[in-house]
Amino acid sequence: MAFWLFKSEPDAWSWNKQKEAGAKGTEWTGVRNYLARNNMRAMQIGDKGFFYHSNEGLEVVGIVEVCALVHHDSTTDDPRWECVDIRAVRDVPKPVTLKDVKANPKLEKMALVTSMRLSVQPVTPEEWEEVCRMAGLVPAPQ
DNA sequence: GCCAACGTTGGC
DNA sequence: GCCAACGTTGGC
Repeated sequence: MAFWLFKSEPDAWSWNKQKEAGAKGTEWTGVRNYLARNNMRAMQIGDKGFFYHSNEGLEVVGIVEVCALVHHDSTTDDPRWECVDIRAVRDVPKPVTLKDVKANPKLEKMALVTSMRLSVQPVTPEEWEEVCRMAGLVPAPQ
């Protein structure tokens, strides 16, 4: 079981839309970055992730779960690009802002801080615990 | 809207 | 294979 963080601009694809997609989930399309794609290749069914709003909000707003292994991204003909499917699991009681993350010394190595532009990021179990705690989710979903 | 960071492209 | 130019991302 591994943990991840998925970034989305709410204008393009918001947490509300993700929730409306329901238990079936949706393809996480549009990733055109090798590192982000490789992260998706490493995902297993049931892996959990944070859903993060970039540009507007700048906060972790929900918990998602990987519900389909990596497959070709249907929004492009380019065979290099792949995606997983994710589904919304739940809202977080208290969104965790980028500011909160940056202010927490335990999270100074988090990819959200160190690899600002990476849209699909790995999250360590320690970071997962800490962000869940800050979000009012205790115990952290596994 | 600006601009820094950084990933990608393409000429050599 | 290097590296400059360019485009995109995303915080502010």
